[in-house]
Amino acid sequence: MTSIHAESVLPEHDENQIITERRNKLTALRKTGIAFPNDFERTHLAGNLHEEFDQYSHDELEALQLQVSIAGRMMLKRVMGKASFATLQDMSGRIQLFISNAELGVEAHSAFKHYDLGDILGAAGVVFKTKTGELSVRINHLRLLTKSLRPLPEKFHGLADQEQKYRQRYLDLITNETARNVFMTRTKIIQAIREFFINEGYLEVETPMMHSIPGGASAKPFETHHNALDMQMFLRIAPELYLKRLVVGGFEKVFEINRNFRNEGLSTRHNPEFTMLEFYEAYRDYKYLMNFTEKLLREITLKVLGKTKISYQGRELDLALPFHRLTMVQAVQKYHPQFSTEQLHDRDFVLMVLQDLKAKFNPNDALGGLQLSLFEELSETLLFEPTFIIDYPVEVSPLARSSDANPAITERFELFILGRELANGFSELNDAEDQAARFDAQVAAKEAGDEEAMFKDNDYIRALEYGLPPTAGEGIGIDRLIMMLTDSASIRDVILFPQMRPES
RNA sequence: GGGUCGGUAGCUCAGUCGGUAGAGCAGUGGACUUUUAAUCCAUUGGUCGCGAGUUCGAAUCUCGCCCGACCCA
Repeated sequence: MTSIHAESVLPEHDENQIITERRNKLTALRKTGIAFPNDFERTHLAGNLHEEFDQYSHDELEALQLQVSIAGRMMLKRVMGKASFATLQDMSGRIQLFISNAELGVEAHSAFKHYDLGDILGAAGVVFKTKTGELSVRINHLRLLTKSLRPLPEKFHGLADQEQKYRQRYLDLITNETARNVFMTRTKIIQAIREFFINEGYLEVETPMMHSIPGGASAKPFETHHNALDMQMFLRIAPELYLKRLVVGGFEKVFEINRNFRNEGLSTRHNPEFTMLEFYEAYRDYKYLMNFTEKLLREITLKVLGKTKISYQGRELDLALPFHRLTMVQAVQKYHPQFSTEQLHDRDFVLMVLQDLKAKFNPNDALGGLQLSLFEELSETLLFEPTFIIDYPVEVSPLARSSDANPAITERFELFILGRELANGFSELNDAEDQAARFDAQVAAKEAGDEEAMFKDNDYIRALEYGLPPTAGEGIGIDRLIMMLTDSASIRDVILFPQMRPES
């Protein structure tokens, strides 16, 4: 399986009568002139026209006699002999065209009757209102700009087949307004995040996507190869170590919004490439980050949705309310009050409970690791309201600063919303010697069989040796945030082209 | 990896007990000058996901495979 997958088995073999018919129309077009003209100039978008003129009366519009030109894909067509209606769709919405022998002429109107749904048209005419009050354009010039050879999905139901929606997203976007809205909201969310950080005085940066040593997270990387250098490379699993190098370099507040790649399975919450926001700020700690994260999520939600109350899969949530903060042990007790604090700090007891639950865990873990397994088993998916979980054990947090009060735990939190991890932040470990020792422990774990354990990155250690100021850093999963704000059940509904098996 | 459900015309979907393929939309021809998923008349269009098997006969039953959705690990 080293050959590149042959993507295009399609055309020619699935020709049908409709496509043949349309090809014949295109052939005729080629004979009469330029079949794909590109000199049409539009003056208005459909949305502009509605915004400006929906409130005008029929008579006011007749007095204006406003000539406009519009372009878009023909989505609906109603021919009634000497006059026709059509609906054009552009990026901003839809506008109705009125086409008649009287205004456009018999010849052009006859040609229009042979245009197909899906064709791209350029049209010009006068804005008016029909007797039922719909804003329309009475067309006096009409051109076919691009012939569409393939029939669109059914005009009323749209595209229903999930697989086809993902594989042929353009069809989903043409026919489903909800899909268009989700992706327009996605763009707005990312823009709002960018503005937020810029307003906070952060510098947006880009760090490598191709790493010679994958780092910054516990995950299996994708491997690739650089020919000229003849070296193995990895698609990044996180930008973390590069962003902290920048803090060493004096960029004290940096953020990056970009793709990470993790060589894992696919699910409604996992895509192998996903978008991550990471940000670092010097002279801050993880407590500051928790407050900052609340502010960030609140402002973004308000800006994009115009409110802080959201509804997700039938459940309500108000991001204006303070987020909960629980230690891992408290989070277990929240849903299982039968366990005492003493019991949950007894390694043998926790081990026994995990065994009884048949949970996934590593029996060699110290207390902290076992508590984490118990939390994941019993509470994680129940944390619907925003909840910061703190007191992560040091052995699963190799890049986080240890707590001064208890060296077994770190100054780290994860934020859970809708029963899912949304963010992960901590006071950064800036003790180069401690970091080197933590890397060595990771390498030992890798040698013992942990495929997700980290590599030792000596250049990163060297950077820390020059001095990383006390810094706090965090990563937020952007796709999951977008799922939350667009009420999407699957990550595939918020990624334009989600990873799919090749079509056979 | 396991379980459940699904794949039938370009699209949305029916298809009973195994009896030889249906509707709407789209297309084509016709009627129609303010329609709104326009309407009316006529009409074209099928590798029933793929491959075996059972059977006189398979969209339908059995087995295997492919693709997808959801749940679980």
